[in-house]
Amino acid sequence: MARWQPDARGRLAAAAFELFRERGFEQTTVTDIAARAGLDKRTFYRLFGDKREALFSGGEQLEAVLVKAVTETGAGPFEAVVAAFRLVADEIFADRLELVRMRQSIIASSAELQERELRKMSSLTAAVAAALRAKGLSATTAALATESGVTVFRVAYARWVAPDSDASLADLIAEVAAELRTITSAPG
Amino acid sequence: MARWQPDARGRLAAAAFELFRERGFEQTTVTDIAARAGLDKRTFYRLFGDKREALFSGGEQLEAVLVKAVTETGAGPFEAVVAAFRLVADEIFADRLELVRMRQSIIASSAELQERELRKMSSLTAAVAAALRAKGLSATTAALATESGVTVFRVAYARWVAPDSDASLADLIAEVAAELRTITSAPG
DNA sequence: ACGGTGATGTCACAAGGCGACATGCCCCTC
DNA sequence: GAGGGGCATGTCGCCTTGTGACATCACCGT
Repeated sequence: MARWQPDARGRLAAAAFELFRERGFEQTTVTDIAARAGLDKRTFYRLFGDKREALFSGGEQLEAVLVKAVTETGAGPFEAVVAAFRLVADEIFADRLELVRMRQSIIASSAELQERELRKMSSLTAAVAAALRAKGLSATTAALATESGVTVFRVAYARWVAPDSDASLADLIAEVAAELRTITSAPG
Repeated sequence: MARWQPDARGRLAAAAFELFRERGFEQTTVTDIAARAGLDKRTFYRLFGDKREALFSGGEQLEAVLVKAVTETGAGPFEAVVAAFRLVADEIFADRLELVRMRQSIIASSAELQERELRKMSSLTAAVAAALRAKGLSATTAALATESGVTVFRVAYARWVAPDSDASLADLIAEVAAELRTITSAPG
């Protein structure tokens, strides 16, 4: 029953998000999610590889923006990656603090979700590093610049999401990048 | 049958490693592993939280060595973490290249295992950062130094494991650390 | 020999995930 | 406007993961 539901993917993702918040990730079954969206369990699995994937819906977009920004800039590799994340901060995250906090608290509640988030970050990193390599950088340099940039983002993001924070994500990224430079510069 | 098998944990881990290599991780069921070790599926789950955990047996040791090294050194935070990884490289990895390569090729074959490895790294990172904080460093500095150090290790490790490499892991770590400094030092 | 303790085996079961097939909807064509 | 192809969805059944509850058996001290 209820065939042809428009935007099945979006409705499933939304249903999943709601249920994860209401009962927690582990207490929610895929059948529950499908039921709330008015669809079948099997349909869920055709649209998402996984129960966890329902929480990582918009992620592809992020990778696209990052790769584009990194590719088009002329700055040094590390600066390029940091700048790309600042762009992402403004374009994608800036006006979604509350949503991001809810999402993050769901993720924090489940080891499975943490693993998945880590993998998403990892594949993002790989994509950015590939973009840098495509510009002629060595594999090692590309990997280092990318991972360092991601580290900066990760730390800034953690501070941004923290309950008592009020600075903008882009500003935090700049701050953290500056501190990274300080820490790694002194050889003694 | 076959009660009181000595070193059940070790035998299960060994059986798992063999089977993962013979048939691949996904084609191996927990029942298979237990059977090869002469034990029951239920016993496996009492000794390992997970099918994946069987591949990450010795990991606790690594964390202990790292935390101890980081705590005892007097150098700057980033240097401390890098030095700790160099120690680990000599004490734990140096004479196990072939084993590490086999393990890595198993991990590369399964997304689930990659996620688990990422999480192991992440909890390792958290432990090291906590050790730095215990020495009086700010949360941000501790996180940055640790993550940068881990990045250096990660990149060096990837090169060490690569089929055509022959440098020692400790040397690679030093090389990569130097390059990280170069990349992050130039502000323009 | 006796009872206790801890490790193991047995059974049953919920949930994740997937292959195969059935069914209904929509649109295109003649 | 009837027929048919194609696509999204539903149904069914299956294997595997992971866990709770309970039965056993070995070993140990006494």
